[in-house]
Amino acid sequence: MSNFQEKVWKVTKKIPRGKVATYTAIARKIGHPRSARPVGNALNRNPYRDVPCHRVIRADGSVGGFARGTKAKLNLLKDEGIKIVGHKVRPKYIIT
DNA sequence: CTAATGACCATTA
DNA sequence: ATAATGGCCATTA
Repeated sequence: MSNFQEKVWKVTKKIPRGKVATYTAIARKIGHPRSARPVGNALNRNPYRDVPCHRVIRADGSVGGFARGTKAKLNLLKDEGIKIVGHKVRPKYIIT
């Protein structure tokens, strides 16, 4: 796997249950501040079970995509007690 | 090497 | 509110 991908997965693994981060924030953390899109691409191809890729959302708070479907992503977030209002995750759950 | 593809983003219509 | 558009950039073909 590429170094970029490994960095994305490593950082994503640290997002605690009940919290979320944005694609842009991940990009910033790994030193590629304009690579939000490639971050999404990397998460789409994530092979590890212990990286919670469902906890990564868009910059505007909307849920964003998921390899197994948006519906599944919503259910996983709901199971962690994350509240969504008007298709947007509440800012209180988002870590910068 | 070039061209196309996106789990994105900001702006505009 | 949605839709289109242009930009972005790692990865893949």
